[in-house]
Amino acid sequence: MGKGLSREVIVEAAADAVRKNPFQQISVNELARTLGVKPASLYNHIASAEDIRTEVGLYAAGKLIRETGEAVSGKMPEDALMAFAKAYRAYERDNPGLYFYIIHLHDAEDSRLREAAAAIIQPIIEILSTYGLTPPQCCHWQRVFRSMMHGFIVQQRHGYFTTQPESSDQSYEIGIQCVIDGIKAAAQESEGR
Amino acid sequence: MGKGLSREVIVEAAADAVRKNPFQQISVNELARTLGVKPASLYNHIASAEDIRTEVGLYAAGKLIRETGEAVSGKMPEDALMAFAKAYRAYERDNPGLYFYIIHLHDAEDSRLREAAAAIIQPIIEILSTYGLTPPQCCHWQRVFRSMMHGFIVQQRHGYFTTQPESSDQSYEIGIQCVIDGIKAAAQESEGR
DNA sequence: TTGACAAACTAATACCGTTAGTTTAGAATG
DNA sequence: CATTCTAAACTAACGGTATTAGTTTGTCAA
Repeated sequence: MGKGLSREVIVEAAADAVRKNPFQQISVNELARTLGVKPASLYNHIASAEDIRTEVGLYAAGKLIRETGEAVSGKMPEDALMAFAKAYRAYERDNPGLYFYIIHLHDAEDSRLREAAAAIIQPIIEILSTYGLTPPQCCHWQRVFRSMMHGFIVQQRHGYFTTQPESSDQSYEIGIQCVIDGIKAAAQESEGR
Repeated sequence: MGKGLSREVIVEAAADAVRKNPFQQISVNELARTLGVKPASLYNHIASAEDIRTEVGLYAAGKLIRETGEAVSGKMPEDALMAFAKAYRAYERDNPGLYFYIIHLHDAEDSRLREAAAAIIQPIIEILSTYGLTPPQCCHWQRVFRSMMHGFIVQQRHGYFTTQPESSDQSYEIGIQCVIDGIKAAAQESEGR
């Protein structure tokens, strides 16, 4: 037999499903239906539903790492942080399903997922170190920076910002700029010591 | 018949289940098992599984509103923001399951849930207005403030901060203080105009 | 005592993920 | 060319999920 099923084809179909239906779990049964095959057949190629989800997560993370990396490459440190933040949010806007997959990466055991999650924030850490922050400060501010980005995105996606007319783009810029200013202040302080 | 089942008893059991098993969905079957009753019996008192979840969400939101409200009552504006942020995070620490229920409130249609979600952030808006911020600024900074709180909490809960040894309490305080400083700067600017 | 109602029940449907065991088709080997 | 081996599909089943329809049962009031 063989209807052209393979691990790659399945993962691709799963990523498509996430794109089309951003906020619901990937279903093995539905995936099989899409591929014109019985659910059990998928298990010749994949270990479990979780296995597919891991693979989709890795794909999504790779895409995010690439896009944010491109956004900061060649930029001066002061522009790079804002550029990263905007690329990060743009990714979520264009791929909401994939973004929220990434966020749950840490729930999984898979070490590749943990590595991917770490790689996402790597450019931020590098930029922060050029500011002359000490390593512990770097750690704190990297946490603060990503908290602002992610917190904003999640709440907007859950509809918390829709009741007011104010531009969410502007709110985001204010928030990110606030963190950048905080970083600058911390850097000056540790320098003038 | 009647084994003492009621809407209240069911919701209470559901809230208990969320407390014991913070990150998994409430199951009607398991709920029935806990209550020593058949799953179908629950439908004499509740409309659907979603109905239970809504009720648990309302309970959780009420608790959060109470606890953060108490934390800020009687505080000076400059202390109140930090106190709110700490109470907010403490709530998540003590009730992780309930907290993440609240966050998904906006996904639901129920207007009571939307009202509850709005009430959570109400104290922040009131404090911000005492800073002399204009209404649009109030809106922006309220978004920024809650983004920092929620973003931080989510990421810590997903394990993103465990790889480094730095204290997450300290990171949180840096992040919140950064936003407070931003608010103060914005207030001064709009005042000195 | 009887009748009505509320609250439990059973039984069924239609999903979900997953496993074991079976068939089949095509490639490889004698 | 015939046989064998293997990969990839299948069927059938189990236990989980939510939900509905229809039925029984216990209690309280008329």
